[in-house]
Amino acid sequence: MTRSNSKRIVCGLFMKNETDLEMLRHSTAHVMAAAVCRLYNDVHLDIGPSTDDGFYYDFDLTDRITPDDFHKIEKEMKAIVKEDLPFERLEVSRAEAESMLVGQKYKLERLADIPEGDVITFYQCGDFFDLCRGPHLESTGQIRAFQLLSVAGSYYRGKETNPMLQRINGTAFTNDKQLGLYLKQLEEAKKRDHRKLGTELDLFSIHNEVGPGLIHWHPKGARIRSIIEEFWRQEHFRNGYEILYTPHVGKANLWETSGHLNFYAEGMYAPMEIDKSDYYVRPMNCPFHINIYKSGLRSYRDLPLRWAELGTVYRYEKAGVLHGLLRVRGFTQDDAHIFCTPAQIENEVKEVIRFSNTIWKTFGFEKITAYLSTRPEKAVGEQDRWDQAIVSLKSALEAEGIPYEVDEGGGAFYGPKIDLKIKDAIGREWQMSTIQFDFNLPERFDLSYIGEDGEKHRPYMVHRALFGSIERFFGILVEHYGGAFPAWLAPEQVRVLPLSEDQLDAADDIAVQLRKEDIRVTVDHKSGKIGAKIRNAQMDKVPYMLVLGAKEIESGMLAVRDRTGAQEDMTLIDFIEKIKNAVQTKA
RNA sequence: GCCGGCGUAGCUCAGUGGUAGAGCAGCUGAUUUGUAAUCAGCUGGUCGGGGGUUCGACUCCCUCCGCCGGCUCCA
Repeated sequence: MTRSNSKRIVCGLFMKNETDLEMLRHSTAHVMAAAVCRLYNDVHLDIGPSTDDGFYYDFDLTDRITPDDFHKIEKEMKAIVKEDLPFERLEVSRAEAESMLVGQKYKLERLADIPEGDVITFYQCGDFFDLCRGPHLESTGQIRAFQLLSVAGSYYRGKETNPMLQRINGTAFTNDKQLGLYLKQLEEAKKRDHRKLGTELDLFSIHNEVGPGLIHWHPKGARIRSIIEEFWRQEHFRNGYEILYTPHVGKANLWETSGHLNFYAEGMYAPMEIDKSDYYVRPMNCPFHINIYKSGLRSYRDLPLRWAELGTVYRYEKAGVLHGLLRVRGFTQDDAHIFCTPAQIENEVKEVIRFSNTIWKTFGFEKITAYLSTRPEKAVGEQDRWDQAIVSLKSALEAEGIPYEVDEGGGAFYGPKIDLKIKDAIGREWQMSTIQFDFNLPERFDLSYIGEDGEKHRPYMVHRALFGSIERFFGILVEHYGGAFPAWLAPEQVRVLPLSEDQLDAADDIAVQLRKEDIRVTVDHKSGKIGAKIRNAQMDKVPYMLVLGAKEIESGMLAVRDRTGAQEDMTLIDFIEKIKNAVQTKA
């Protein structure tokens, strides 16, 4: 099973008139390129399209552009905007185009890509012209609000073997207000960055001494994880799954049979020799589950088998791609394998989608969409199995009312799949769950079950993961909640804040009573003003604070403050009830 | 892996070819406080590792490691 890997996408919240905005951004990219050409020598242009959030332009030039140069470039861009240069469309012959692009090697290659017979157009503003399909604004004066954001290397045509160009990313909007909103959203995303919050809230860490991409879960992070896992386990039992535990290493032979050593070796770590056999740390769990399947004769009456495991796997990821919890080298998949008959397949797929849908709603992810990937050119498995699988995937999505796009031919060679994408609290989309058919492994491992006819049959096998990777899911969850975990997940649900030393004993006493009710509570024993204690609890994002002074002790009422700042007096009994309710409803 | 940037105390950051600084956190003491920062003192660093240049390197150079932004990759 492959791992979902989509990086965050800041969604186009501000795309009112999509095409207009695209044109504006594309035109702004041209203006940026024009500015760069004015400011630097020997600029080789590649392309400068609009993107979901802005635009970029790729250049090759001897000078290294750094963010310090942005001000200078933006200033020149503003000058070009002020000059109000018209964007003029020029239709030219191929020969003319070639002569216009002398010395521009990337552009010449791009020109060569344009099919014979197609119209070749240039867009010119001032003395800057660019091979471009357009369309563009009427003139540079129509550009209002833009900002350069970053500069980074980028392979020409995205190919590793090609030269590396410099890509300047920027964004543009129709007015300053929308630009401001967008920049604010970027800031908000930065504030929620799970790497930052992970340190601030003491959730996890990564250590040079251990190695990059290897996660250490601190008590608070581990507490949250254990709650998530417990929830996950409970839900799986409820939904007809059984849980497995399997080894973290296996012999070379196993990975040869599975095909991993053939197709996936670069993602696997070097073997270790034990008693003259090579053992590999596992990059996937499937072969182990398959061996359990094969440990006995299976009847059609035993199927479907739904086997899940929180299986920790290790995969080699290139150093440059590691990213906090989102891209790591050791992670735990919430993996499951479903073995079933052809008659059962449709219902099984439907159940997986329904199941994952309810799980997502629990975490407050309401918007779910899907990608359906179908048979690629090179594929294993009989055509009618592919057809049946795809039909079952489609009808499951339709039954659950999940909107989906079809990626024709985008499936893995071993089977079609569905990837589910969710939208987080600030509108970013993440690819999470994956449901993949596998026509390969049952063949390779010669899986069978005995049918009603007494004959051996090949079972269907489906891999599925809901969270994908617990680490990655946790990272996304931190950003989704901005670190303010709801009460059922919060590692510290209540903090008692004694007003003075006089209330320490009473505070400890309340904590004892809450702990008896399985409420996660601490007492702030420090001396200091109540304002400071509240501030600390707020910064730790504790859901409930109990301010305890003489008044409360006398009246027997608790002064409950939640982290939104709302205050309410209630009895201990009522407070316990309140928290238990919040935990139970997972509010 | 590639391009660029960066690496100074637990955290956020200042600093400079001449023996390392601040705020927060931590510790100690004072304070005993009513809804987002009480005061004071103290502790804390092989300035990412290694090598070089130099009378002298945190500072300049080389190299390795790691992080950040991208690209690429993710059967």
